[in-house]
Amino acid sequence: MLSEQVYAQLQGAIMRGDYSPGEALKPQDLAREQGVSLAVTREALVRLVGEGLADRLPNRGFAVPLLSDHRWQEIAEARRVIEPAVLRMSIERGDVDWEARVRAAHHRLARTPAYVPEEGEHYTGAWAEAHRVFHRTLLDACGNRALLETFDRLWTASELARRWSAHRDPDRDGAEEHRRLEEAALARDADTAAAVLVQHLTLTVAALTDASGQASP
Amino acid sequence: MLSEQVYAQLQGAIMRGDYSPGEALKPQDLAREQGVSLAVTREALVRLVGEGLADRLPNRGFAVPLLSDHRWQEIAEARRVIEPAVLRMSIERGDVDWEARVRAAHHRLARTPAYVPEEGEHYTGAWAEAHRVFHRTLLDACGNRALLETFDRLWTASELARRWSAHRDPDRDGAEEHRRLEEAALARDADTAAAVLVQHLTLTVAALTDASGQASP
DNA sequence: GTAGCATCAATAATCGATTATTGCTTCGAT
DNA sequence: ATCGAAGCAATAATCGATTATTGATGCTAC
Repeated sequence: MLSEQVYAQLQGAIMRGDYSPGEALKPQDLAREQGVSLAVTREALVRLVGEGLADRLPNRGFAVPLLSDHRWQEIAEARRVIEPAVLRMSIERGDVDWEARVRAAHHRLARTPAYVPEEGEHYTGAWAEAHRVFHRTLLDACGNRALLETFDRLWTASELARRWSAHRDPDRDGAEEHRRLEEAALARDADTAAAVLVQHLTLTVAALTDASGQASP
Repeated sequence: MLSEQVYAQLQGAIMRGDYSPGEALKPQDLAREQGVSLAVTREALVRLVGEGLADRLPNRGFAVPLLSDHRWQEIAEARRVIEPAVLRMSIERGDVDWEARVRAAHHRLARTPAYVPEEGEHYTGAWAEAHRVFHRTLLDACGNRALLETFDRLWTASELARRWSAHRDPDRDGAEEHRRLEEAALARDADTAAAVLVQHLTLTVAALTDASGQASP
């Protein structure tokens, strides 16, 4: 399906920061660039709006969302509310296969360089993906599709907001927090794991919104 | 915008149960019925898929979702995980205006008949809406759009699943639980409110999935 | 009688063109 | 010079028609 390809391409471009926040996404231009018809780009854009990756201004077309600092903090708070609870369920229910996948995901994350000189000031695409997979894997033994879909949605919004947050903090990748998270999860220590996760989320949002922008290990 | 109207119409029809689960949603038929072009119905259907109110079968078109009993229980579990936490925040942060809106929403819910003979075996549209507004109002003082959007999404999925659940239980409308919920919320008793909410959600899913189908006050 | 292939009708996906709306620009009046 | 209204260019929204896929039907070969 053509619209699927266009959707994937656009999603990647927006998440990668190829467009600035607020920038118009003109169906005609996109159609010409990708060599497809208006209907196809239109469908992709409508889907993007549904996922929160584009805004729709009635009769004024589509645009990359403008994320306020406030919105970013709301998303972070939502994650602090939901993810620890899901993590507890996951730790409760996970089997050996899950443990193995957590180890694998953490290993990949720890060994993937977060920043490389030539890719600008942001972390690499490979690290972003490894980061997502690690957090997703931690939760996915909860076995509840509705909760995991909620996680996916919040993660996407979170990454988009983070991409454009005022204060980028290249020194912070939370490696130590990830290590403690893996450790607590595999030890089935739900209290510690939940606490570390809350701290991780709190520090991340703090590093990206505070004027001080404190670095962390 | 035309697609908006078509979307609203379709959403209503699906939630109302005008189509059976699994039934195909043919763009051509819908376009003819509503007197619009294919592009318009197509856009509405794509949006519906995004909201989980329609399934998309690649190259086989759109259809009303088939909800398994398992899926329904997952959604209910997700609500039990998320909503009590949001309710606590709402109780913590709500002001007098919120208290007034909770009272108003509960009053409307309590005074709206849940069932009328002529509207078939299901509760009325007016009651369903009053029910949604009451639960939504309880939570909305949390002030977090991301969390409220999550609630909206889960509520929609929940109502759709409930509509087609195997065991409908016309005697159960949870009036007493709603009363206790209102009482605890206004008394700012977060622990009690959260406990009542969990019980309310648990009883609802139990009444609709158990073969026994026990009625409750 | 059955298995497998070819044909066909239904419809999903896509396209190019048309209509309607918006914000900007320009022109005129005060 | 500035404010306001009319015209204009850009583009969003919509449409009708075309192409591609699918699942079903019926035919043929064994």
